[in-house]
Amino acid sequence: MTTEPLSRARIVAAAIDLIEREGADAVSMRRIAADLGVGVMSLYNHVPNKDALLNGVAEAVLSEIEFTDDPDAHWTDRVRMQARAFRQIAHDHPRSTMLVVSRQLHSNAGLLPVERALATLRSAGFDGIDAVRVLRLFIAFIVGSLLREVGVTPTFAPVHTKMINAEEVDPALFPEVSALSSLLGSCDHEAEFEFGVELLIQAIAVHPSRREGTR
Amino acid sequence: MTTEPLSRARIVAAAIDLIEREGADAVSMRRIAADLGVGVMSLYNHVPNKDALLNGVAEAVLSEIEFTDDPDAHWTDRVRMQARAFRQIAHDHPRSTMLVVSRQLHSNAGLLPVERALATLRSAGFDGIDAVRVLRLFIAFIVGSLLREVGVTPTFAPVHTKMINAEEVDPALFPEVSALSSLLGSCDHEAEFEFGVELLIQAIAVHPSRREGTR
DNA sequence: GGCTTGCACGTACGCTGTACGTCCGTCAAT
DNA sequence: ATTGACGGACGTACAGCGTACGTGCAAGCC
Repeated sequence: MTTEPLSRARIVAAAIDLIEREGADAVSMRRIAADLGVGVMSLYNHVPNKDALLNGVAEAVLSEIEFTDDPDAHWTDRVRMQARAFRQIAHDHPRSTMLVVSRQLHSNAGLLPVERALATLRSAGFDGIDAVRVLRLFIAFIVGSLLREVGVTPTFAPVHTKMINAEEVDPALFPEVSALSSLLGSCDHEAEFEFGVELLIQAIAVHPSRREGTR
Repeated sequence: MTTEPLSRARIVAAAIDLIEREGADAVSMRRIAADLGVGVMSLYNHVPNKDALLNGVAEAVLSEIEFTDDPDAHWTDRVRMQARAFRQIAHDHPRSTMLVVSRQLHSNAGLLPVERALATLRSAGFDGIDAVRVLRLFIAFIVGSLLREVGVTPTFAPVHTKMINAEEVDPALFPEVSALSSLLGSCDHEAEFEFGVELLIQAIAVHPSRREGTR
């Protein structure tokens, strides 16, 4: 049995595995080394430090986004698809996604999605300033959504425990919360996300800064 | 000099101070104890563990939100005000805000903003389901915005270092990013936030699920 | 007085990230 | 064939972490 030599890619892969299995808190250099059957300090031959390793994880996850962008499709469909593609990584790597959204990358790994999005928005009739504006709006919404979606349930199980316990809410103090506690307690993330995306698309479609008549 | 007795409130306050001064990474039980001039383990008489302490920090920050909600105002103004009030905590406690948004609370401390928001949306003509939907949309946007706003620059300095280095971007690979690099490199968070809020308000104002004619 | 209770504290254990030195296999130059 | 350089794997060591546990002291109650 020839043991494959250690490499940055293998280390990052082991880190992602560990994060998905036991959560980001379980990540330690010692633990990753143990999982790889390797000495702790050997990792430092391929990764400068833990922070860089986590950046590597974020890059790897981000670069897995699959864009099947069809330049001939209507721009609303392209936006929809890109938003969904972004959200898809939350399903493939739920716990690693927290790393991606809570850590901004200084590398170019996250640039491809930005490029695609800007091109789409430009083709939709926005000038540079507004394309960036709208992109940031979408990113804020998507990141916020993923944070709720992944943060609420580390296990990412389809059925969620309630975050609001109906019995503990005083109806006199919080009448609305109390009345809607069953709705607040459960959340169909998929539907919630689609609702937001459609509303945003609708909103920017009629936005005055967009030039009409473009694909 | 009579030293004021230790208390959960003093510990939480010291933690917030420390977070704002040196960042969340600097927080340790030992460090907080040292700042309070107290033994490490004395903290555990008032706080069960570090996680609960951080929850306390999040609660304290969240409960500082000032709502000057005028029930007679137009619902669009009320929504605007509440969104801004939420964002205001990011200016008062920038680094602690990261804790608030990246940690969901199981306590009732965060319930008052939810109650206010739901009441406003109900008065705007949304039924329960849609009020929750719209609230979640707003929360996602606000949380995502704050994450960018605070996460990008831990120091929260008014002027930001560029996240995208124009020279490092290959114009052939990323034409849009390259062309818009100056716009992408700087961000007027205030304007960006207002743009998003106005667009969202506009979008939900014309949403078909809203009953018209309400205040 | 005696007794309970609560709080401040010191010690100790098993973790963490990582700086540093060592050892060994490979390969180029002599 | 010998030597030397070099890169990678590794062990040790250190400072710092959260916190379980035991101890001692002061106040309140009988």
